[in-house]
Amino acid sequence: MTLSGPFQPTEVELQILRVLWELGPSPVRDVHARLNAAKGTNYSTTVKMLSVMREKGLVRRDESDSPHIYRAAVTRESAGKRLVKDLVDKVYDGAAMSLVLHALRSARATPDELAEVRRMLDEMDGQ
Amino acid sequence: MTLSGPFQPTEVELQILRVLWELGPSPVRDVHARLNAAKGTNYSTTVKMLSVMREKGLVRRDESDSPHIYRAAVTRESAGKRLVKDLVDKVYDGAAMSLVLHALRSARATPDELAEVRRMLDEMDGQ
DNA sequence: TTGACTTAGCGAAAGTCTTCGCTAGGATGA
DNA sequence: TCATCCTAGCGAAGACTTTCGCTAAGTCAA
Repeated sequence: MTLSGPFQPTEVELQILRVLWELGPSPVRDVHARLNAAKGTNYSTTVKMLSVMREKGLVRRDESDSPHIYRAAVTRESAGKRLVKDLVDKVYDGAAMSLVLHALRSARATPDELAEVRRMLDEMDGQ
Repeated sequence: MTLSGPFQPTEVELQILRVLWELGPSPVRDVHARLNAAKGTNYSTTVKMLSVMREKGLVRRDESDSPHIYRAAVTRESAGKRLVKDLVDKVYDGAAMSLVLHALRSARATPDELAEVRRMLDEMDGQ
């Protein structure tokens, strides 16, 4: 499996990535605090998951400091992009617009956000 | 687990649902033909998966005809809706608009589809 | 009836994901 | 030094998903 391979993060892995995306580079302790709060995860489990994720290339760690510091090796954008593509393929048979409409329908968007979507539409029209 | 419970179809289950959404109510044979073509699945496996899905309430079957006829018990829309919500929660922390933008970016939309998105935006503005 | 073929189902194996017990090293303060 | 606490890791258990071998019932034609 190459580094840029089709690594779909699993459920818990995604949960951990989210914590790292939000907190930025963090020691196990901080990641664990979140997981434990969310679902009573054991410290060992958090360590193990991070180690599994490291093998998969989903996170990296800096060992120069004593409590090692973990950081996400994939951005929220790239993970999201892949998951969206996957969802579109798996459920909508490639019809991304169906998903857009569903998502819009379920979104409670601010005027600013709506404006941005419009901007994007205009761009797409232009081409 | 209630009937309307949070049943996230698994990978293969989704694959089967897609076949049923596309073909409509079908005997195992037809579902299997697709799975087998896609990934060499054994007939027994298809039968088993359908039976598992039946227990989970993801498909129903009509036994009045001799080859039993299976049909999806969830619509593409409802499954999609749930998966979108899930994705939004898990990756975008509830910011559905981020997903919309991602999906738009990866979509190759027809003018008609773009128009529909606009219509939808107008509606949302109105409220 | 017999043989060939299709359909159905069970149970267990294989695979993957998640969890945690147990062990141990390193740091800190008494 | 010793006890305590924090950090790290391994390996195995447990849970869930997916696969398939084997069995058997039903259909149909020779």
